[in-house]
Amino acid sequence: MPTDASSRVVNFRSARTRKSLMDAGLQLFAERPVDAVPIDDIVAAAGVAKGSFFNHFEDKKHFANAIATEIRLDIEARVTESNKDLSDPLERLAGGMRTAAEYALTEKNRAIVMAAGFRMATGRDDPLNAGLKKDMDAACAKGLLRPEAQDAGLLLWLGACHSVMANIIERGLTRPKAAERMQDIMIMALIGLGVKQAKSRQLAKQSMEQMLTSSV
Amino acid sequence: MPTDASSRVVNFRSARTRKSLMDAGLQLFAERPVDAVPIDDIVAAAGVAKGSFFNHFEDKKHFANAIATEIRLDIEARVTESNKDLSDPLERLAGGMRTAAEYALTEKNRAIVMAAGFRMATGRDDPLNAGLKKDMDAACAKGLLRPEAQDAGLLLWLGACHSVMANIIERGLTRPKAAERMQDIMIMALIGLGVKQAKSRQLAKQSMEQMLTSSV
DNA sequence: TGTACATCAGTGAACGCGCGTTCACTGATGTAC
DNA sequence: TGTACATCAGTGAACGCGCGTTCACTGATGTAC
Repeated sequence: MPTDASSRVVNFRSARTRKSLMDAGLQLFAERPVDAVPIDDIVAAAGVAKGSFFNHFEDKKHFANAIATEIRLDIEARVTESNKDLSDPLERLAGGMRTAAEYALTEKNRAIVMAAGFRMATGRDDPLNAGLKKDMDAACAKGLLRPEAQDAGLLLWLGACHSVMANIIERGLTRPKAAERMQDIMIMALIGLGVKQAKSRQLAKQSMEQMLTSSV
Repeated sequence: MPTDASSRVVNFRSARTRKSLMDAGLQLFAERPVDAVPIDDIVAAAGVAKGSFFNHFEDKKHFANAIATEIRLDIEARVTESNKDLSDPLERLAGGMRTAAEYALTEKNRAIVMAAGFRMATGRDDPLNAGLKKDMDAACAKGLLRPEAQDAGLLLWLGACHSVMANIIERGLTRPKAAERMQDIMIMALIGLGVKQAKSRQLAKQSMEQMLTSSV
């Protein structure tokens, strides 16, 4: 039976190897599709033996899955963190888009991998969009949005968030450019949803400024 | 030297084989990713010998490329056709989104393959978006859109079109539901761009009605 | 403290098979004369 | 009209290699006594 000490050491070695593999996969999957990345390349990049790969992951599919899951949890955690003190549904929507833009800017590889593996989940009932849906419904209930947004608002917003991320990644925008781009899209998307012009501009401006100051 | 007659026959046989392969590829690539579809499956579905595949396509990559190109040309042709009598840039934008929705509805396989192979081209200078950009610029020049749309309008619109297609495909919407969904998104996107409410609703309603009547 | 033993992640050579690609042959069609 | 020949898409068995997966072994670390 391993003592605390021994298992801690084992866990440390094990965790380090696993992390090397995940990091390597993240890097390589951002460069080319999963199927175009042989396991040889992954273990070479990770600096571990090929056999270690199978100590940690059942097969390549599970590996890719583990990476995708990690990214998803990462994003969810960031959105939750960024919105933890906000109760106004509109502010929460804005916070979500800002976080997405921030992610595309600072976690480029992760964002690329996410976008590549992304079969856009457009459903109002998709678990991935649960939080977003809640905020959207709350905004509707408060009468902040136009009637069309009840059914289709989520779609417009998702498309807008996706566009912002894709544009930042694809164009390799600098932080100021990215912040400005996000601001413009957010203004249009919010007004499209039915938010008043002044409120839309205020939320978007505020989000942009947050993006700029968080660079320090 | 082949006569007209002989080459016509050869071309017919050849074209039929090629078409069988393309159709099979379209079907299979809609079901699973390109890398998960062995050439054996393609030729089996097409009902031709494996060797024939390489008579027509240099390799699998070129094959996938040929299919993607065909789809792209197909869509471009449909948008061009649908907009050929329209000069108002807003009507042309609406026509584009309607055509995209129609495509997702009636050419599900093609739309799925397109969406899967889609690395969203968000650039204003991407050739794929050339037509769209022209209409967007024209609308801006006429003062029909808000200032933010000058730089970011294309992005919002692309995101909206993409969302509509993804939603129709993913949810398997019926024609009436799809038309309604498109109408809602179009209203919001147009208003977001800065188009007047009444005009936005009129364009969207008109597009929806066109989708409904073209079902006959 | 030292020796024997247990555990388990790490290692990388070897395996084997799925799948892309090749190629010698067939068959259908047309041409020459 | 009939026979020999040319062309070229179609055919499918065979090949071979890239890559996922396995497995017997190693090494590091800890435990027993």
